[in-house]
Amino acid sequence: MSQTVQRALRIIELFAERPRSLGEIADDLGVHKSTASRLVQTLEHAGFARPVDGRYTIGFRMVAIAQHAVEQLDLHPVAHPHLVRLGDRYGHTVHLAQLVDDEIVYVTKVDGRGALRMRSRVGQPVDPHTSGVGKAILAHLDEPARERFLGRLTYPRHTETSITGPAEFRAELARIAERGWAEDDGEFEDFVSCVAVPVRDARGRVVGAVSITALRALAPLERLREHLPELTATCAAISRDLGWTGEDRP
Amino acid sequence: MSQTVQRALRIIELFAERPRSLGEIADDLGVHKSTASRLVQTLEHAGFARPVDGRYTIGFRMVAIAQHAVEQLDLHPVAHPHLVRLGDRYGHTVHLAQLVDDEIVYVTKVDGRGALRMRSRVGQPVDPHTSGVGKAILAHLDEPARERFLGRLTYPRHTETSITGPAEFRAELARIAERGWAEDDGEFEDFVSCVAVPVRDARGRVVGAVSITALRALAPLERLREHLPELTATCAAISRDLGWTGEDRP
DNA sequence: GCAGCGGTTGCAACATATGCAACGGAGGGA
DNA sequence: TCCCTCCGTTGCATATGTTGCAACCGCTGC
Repeated sequence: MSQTVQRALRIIELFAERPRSLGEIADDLGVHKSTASRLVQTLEHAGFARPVDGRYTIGFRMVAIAQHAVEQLDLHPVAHPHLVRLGDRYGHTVHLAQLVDDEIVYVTKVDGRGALRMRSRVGQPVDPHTSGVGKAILAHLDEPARERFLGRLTYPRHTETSITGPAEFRAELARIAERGWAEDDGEFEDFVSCVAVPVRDARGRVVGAVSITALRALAPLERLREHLPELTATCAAISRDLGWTGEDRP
Repeated sequence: MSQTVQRALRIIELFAERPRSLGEIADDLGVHKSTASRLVQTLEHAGFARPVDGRYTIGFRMVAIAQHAVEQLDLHPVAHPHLVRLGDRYGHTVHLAQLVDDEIVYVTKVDGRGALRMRSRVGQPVDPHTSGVGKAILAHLDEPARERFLGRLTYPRHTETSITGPAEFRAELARIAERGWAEDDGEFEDFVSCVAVPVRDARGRVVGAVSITALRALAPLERLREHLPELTATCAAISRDLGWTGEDRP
């Protein structure tokens, strides 16, 4: 592994938080200012960094590439128009999460009409035990894959209603698997709740999930549940576009 | 400038196009397979690369960071809710472009309801002479900054209606400056047109522009023009949120 | 005027990235 | 079954490329 590249990537990580001066960067890396300077120059040259009022921050080349990468994900192009329509219909925030290897990642986010925005972010890994999409996916996953996930979970508590242990979580997953949809009742953020439904690929395997999220004050869980038929229809339409005929053939 | 880092960033550029095998990467860089391997390992370790069916591609850490970077841009958080409402209203695609240094960059994109998506991409630099947002910004920019842009333009022709020379472009900008809004009549892509209006900051300086884009077949320019009052109101609202009182104080 | 911050550059020293060759594993054909 | 190719990884000697140093420029504020 390349030390130089590690340092350069570390600089990008620093930029993610906020713009940085060379001095800060050098301090953080534990290298000389000149070394930091040369690394930043390289990043800047490639469009991965740019100067902004006396500091440096992330360049747009990196943003454009990342955007491109998201659009390459198999679920994204198929699901996107469906999600826009869904978000449009109720004005709530719509998320699409995709199962990628041993991770669940937000792939699309259609913001709701309200002034507030959810803290989620495309590219961000999902915490399975406190998110609707995470639960919807895990509940409908095949046994071994689910166990791999469960083995890695640590159940950090975010709010009053957070699930905090494996037994409780397994019970919840069983419930979800039975009824076909998941919900999040303020388990990650006190003031938001959501409902989520899984998406299947041509082989009937769960590959992702779509959720409708809203402020509890604006639309409590009972209200969100009313959108379940629509949400389920949307997921069915996506699955159909992916080639699913309705039968599992694993 | 660091050769090693340059190579690593080059690898990321390769990933942007499509997933790559180690062999391809090594060939492209002109280095030994083992060297490429170690670079990719470093990228993977930091979440900037990930394996996908026998190849490598961009990792999600990079996507999440890029997303974060966009949200740091000053215009984004202020403008976003307005844009969602605007997109919601007509179901057309809405773009926000921001002036950053000597570049105009797409900062937000709210996709329309149709199945087709525009080729634009957040983080992508705008071609000023063939885009509504580019023209709207340039037309309302102060003299020296505008001249800096004009000096760099090469006027590549994209379609029949593309503007192809400085004289023609200056005339168009003058027209736009007078009436306060710009349009793109299939000048970048044959089948899409748009209208655009500039956004001003607290000092009355142009800092960006918002456009409504649609397929010509779906909504020809005459129809889009009908949305100008709404678009202008949206831009005024954003400018107000940025602290603009209505008077220029340069 | 000077001190403190921002960043850059030339140079010598050596840490580190490099290419090589050998290896293990996964397919595909004969 | 064997052989072949393509995938990627690893240990090692080499020398290339990176590093820290110190000097430097330019700006701001005292």
